[in-house]
Amino acid sequence: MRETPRPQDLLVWYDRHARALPWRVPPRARVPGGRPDPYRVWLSEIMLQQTTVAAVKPYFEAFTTRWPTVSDLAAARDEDVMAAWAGLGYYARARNLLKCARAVVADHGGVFPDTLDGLLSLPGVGPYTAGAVAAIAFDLPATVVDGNVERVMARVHDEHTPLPQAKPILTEMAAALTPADRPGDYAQAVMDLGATICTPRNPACGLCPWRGACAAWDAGTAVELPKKAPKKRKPTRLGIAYLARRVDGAWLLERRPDKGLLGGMLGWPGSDWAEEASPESPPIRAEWKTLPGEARHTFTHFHLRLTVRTALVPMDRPPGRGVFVGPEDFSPSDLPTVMRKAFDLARGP
DNA sequence: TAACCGTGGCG
DNA sequence: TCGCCAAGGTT
Repeated sequence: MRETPRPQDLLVWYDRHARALPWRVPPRARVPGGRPDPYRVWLSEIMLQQTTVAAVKPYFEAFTTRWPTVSDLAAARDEDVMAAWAGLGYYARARNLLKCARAVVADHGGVFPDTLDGLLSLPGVGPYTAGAVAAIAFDLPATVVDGNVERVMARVHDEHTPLPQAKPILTEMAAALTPADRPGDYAQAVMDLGATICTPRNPACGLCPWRGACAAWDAGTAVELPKKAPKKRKPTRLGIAYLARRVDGAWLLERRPDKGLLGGMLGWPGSDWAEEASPESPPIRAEWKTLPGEARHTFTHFHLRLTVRTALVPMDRPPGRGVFVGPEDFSPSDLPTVMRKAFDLARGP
């Protein structure tokens, strides 16, 4: 008879193998009762939503250096935060980040709430993030279910129900294992296990502290779990981006509306992105030249092939759309990746 | 409920 | 080249 997974075994493993991360206070370096700063925990968890640790690290460093506290962030200008987030993706996270920071200051005296419900009420904080902050920052026995935990639970219990249907089952399994002792370390331990041992491909079962309790190990099914519902194929959309440079070096840019794709981000004026080519709609009268090639980019649910057109315009000509931004106030790093690709194409190799 | 919402790395 | 995948939330 197989043993059941013991949280203690995972904590022993974690005490030795915990990853060193900029937002983490390692278990051995922590004074008794000492906890990491809830602001840093929250910020890291928002950034880590659907995003790799490697991608997050430089953004986390930049944000915490520039805005060391939640009050600093709450006082920031919207456009500065959006520019600092540019390239990280899922820009609703950045808009909600500011809303949340301002709510913490306005409604909670600049201190993060220390209850699950209080955290859940904050913008951009859902069940996972609320549980993670509750556990990691406040050591509350919250159950934390992310992609790692789903994978670990599916394997430990050899659960073949496909996601997302299996989510409630896997959540129940995770809740049944969550210990009253060191819940914050435990939450991070399961996620570290999923990130370093119980990986999607080529899991290192030989190194796993839970191998003796793993039903998928016994059944030889670990690599094929968790099962997932088949994905839909992405359609391809076409569009045109207009890059106008004024003779003084200013670029014609446009702030995108808060809702929808790339909401709140800076971008080039352009056509709609649709499956069929859109009619011509330059933002300013000029001699437009179409660049050879195109900017290709894949979003969550479609591929984009963007034709880039450029023009040089005189000082005295007003644009029909957008605003000219001088070199002092614009860096290509302020742009979401698709817009930066268009810029790179225009600037040349 | 299911669609929407980014990006970069990897095999 | 391409699909998969990563510490999900909102509507």
